[in-house]
Amino acid sequence: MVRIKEIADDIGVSTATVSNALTGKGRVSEQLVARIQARAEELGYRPSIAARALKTGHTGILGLVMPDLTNPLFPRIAQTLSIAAEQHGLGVLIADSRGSPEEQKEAFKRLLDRGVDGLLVVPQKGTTPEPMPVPVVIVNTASDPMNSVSADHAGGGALVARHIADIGHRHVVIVGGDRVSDVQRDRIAGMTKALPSDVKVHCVWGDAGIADAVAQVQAGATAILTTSDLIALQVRSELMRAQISVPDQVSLTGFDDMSFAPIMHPALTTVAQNVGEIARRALDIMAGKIRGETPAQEGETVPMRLVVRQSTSIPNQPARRIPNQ
Amino acid sequence: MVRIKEIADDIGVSTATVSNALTGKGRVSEQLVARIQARAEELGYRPSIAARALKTGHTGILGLVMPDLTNPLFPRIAQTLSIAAEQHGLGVLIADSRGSPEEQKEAFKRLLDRGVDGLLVVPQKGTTPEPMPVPVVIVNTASDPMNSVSADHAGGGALVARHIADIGHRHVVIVGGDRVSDVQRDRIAGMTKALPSDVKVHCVWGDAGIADAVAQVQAGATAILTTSDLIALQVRSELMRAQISVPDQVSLTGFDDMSFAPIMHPALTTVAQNVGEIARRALDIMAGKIRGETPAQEGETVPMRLVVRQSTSIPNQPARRIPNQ
DNA sequence: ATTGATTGGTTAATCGATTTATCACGGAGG
DNA sequence: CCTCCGTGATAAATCGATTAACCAATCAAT
Repeated sequence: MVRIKEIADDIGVSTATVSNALTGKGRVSEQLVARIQARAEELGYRPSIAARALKTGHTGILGLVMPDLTNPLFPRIAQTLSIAAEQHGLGVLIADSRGSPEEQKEAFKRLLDRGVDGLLVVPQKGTTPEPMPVPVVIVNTASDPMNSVSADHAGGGALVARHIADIGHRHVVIVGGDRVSDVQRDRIAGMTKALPSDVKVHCVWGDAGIADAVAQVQAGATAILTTSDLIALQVRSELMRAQISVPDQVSLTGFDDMSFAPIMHPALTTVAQNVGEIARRALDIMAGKIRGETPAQEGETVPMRLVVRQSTSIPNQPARRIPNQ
Repeated sequence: MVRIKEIADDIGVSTATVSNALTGKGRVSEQLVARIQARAEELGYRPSIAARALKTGHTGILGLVMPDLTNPLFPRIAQTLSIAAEQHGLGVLIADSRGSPEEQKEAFKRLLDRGVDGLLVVPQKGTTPEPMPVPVVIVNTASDPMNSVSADHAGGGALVARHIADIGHRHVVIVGGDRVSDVQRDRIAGMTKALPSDVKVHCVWGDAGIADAVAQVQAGATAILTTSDLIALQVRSELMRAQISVPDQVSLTGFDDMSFAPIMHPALTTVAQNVGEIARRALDIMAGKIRGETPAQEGETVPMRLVVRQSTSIPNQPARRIPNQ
């Protein structure tokens, strides 16, 4: 490995000067900077992160803590976060909190031991992370975050609900997966708020809720809104078993635009997160915090996007009103 | 932060002794070790990874390079690898190669710059990684790896093919996604090899292949074997469009047991990878290599597991033979 | 009793970059 | 002519842990 000393001896200056030239910190003449940079390039010099970290106290590494890596959305988040991090010259160390709050604490500790400069956290359902010795950016949680950037889950719920209302549905069922999840509660809140008052709404939860939803359809509901594509797929199965066709007899929507949404049958109408934008903002905030700035705006929210596919259509059953659009 | 010197001064010994006691390297009396450990514990001492890394040249961090983080299997692999790594006291730095071989090289460079002790690589389709200055373990690729641990893709193909043959199918279609993928080729090779010679087999590829497969069914095929759950889901859609029911008219199988496999309708018969075992072995090999051992056996293969669900059944159409089991 | 090995521990160098305090030099101002 | 100042560069300390080399004491063996 080429050390800074090689370059220094080579050009006939001190290591301090080389360091200054390369990091642009001290006072070095223009020409000397150029010569040093050129020589460093030639020799293929790569600074020792360890040495720098030891002296400066900064590793240039962020910790990424996810509630549950088996979350199908994880890859997209991890990918975009790591790409965004890289553009800030930061690395990302992953840690799994295996679904339990204690493990989450362990994960924090491990990351801090490794000297991360900041923590990116997708929090456990229902946990509020305690103060940390490094900057923390909370990603993609729901309302009332201490500091965070997140998809506009409520807005996404509103989008899909409005779509359903606009095409004429007046009796809908909302299926949530888990009452504990803030995200799901936000999505449902967005849906219910966006539905006109003349729409009959039933809200059901969990696996049992899926059966309820099917029953509701048999009782006249014409649309099922779910808080996740996975739930939508399950509902789809139950509907099929009950010989109810989508979208002819009932419209169905998901959430998150997962890999299988476009290829299931019928292709699923859903709401997509702008994961890239979320990651970018998260890293901008993080980079700022690391530099010591207090972010101008926190609790940022990134709009979601409605993706209309074949699983939603105008209700076949007698609707009370003609579709708006 | 507590430094090693605090402990040393506190107890009245040298820093060398403390270091030796804590790492168990030099010669320190039992009682002194105990006292030092106790005091370190009390003070909440955490060694500075940076300092250690600088001196020893080892960071305790592995780089994980995935071909494409959007691969739905990624979360499981990343999770299990990171857990396994942690049990060896290692951290995992992720890098995304964004699907292109050039980006993959960049990813390697970034990770090496950060001083990783080793690289875990799930290689790009069709790329053979070049020699690296650190140990490399190649995970989950197909046959003929230089060094690796992987699922027994061929064996998995054989499992599912045998299942189909055993329950009486004599005319099957195999649908592959991408000819370039070694993994997919392995799976298909395993399938074809395991099918008895009296079974008629057609092999088709890509999106066009899915239409072909449906046509084959109309021409008498009673089973469709795919190399991925995603493909199976797509096939399922096309079959539905063609009013062909699964499993009554045709049996369908996937690969990988993805999140949606159990909840689609009918629940998908597929082949699961033992991701945990793969990760564990990968890390055992890696840890060994880092210690300088040349692994006893490489190119290890981990058996896959057949998961029979509702998408496969005895063929309804006149079969030439009675099912074996 | 003297040599030799073993045990328990210390001193000081070291890893590679950053950074503070310092210095030399040339020009401007009094 | 002397002092002051800004510029460009350097010497040396420093971050915190590891480790090679070394030393003192205890004990066994000849």
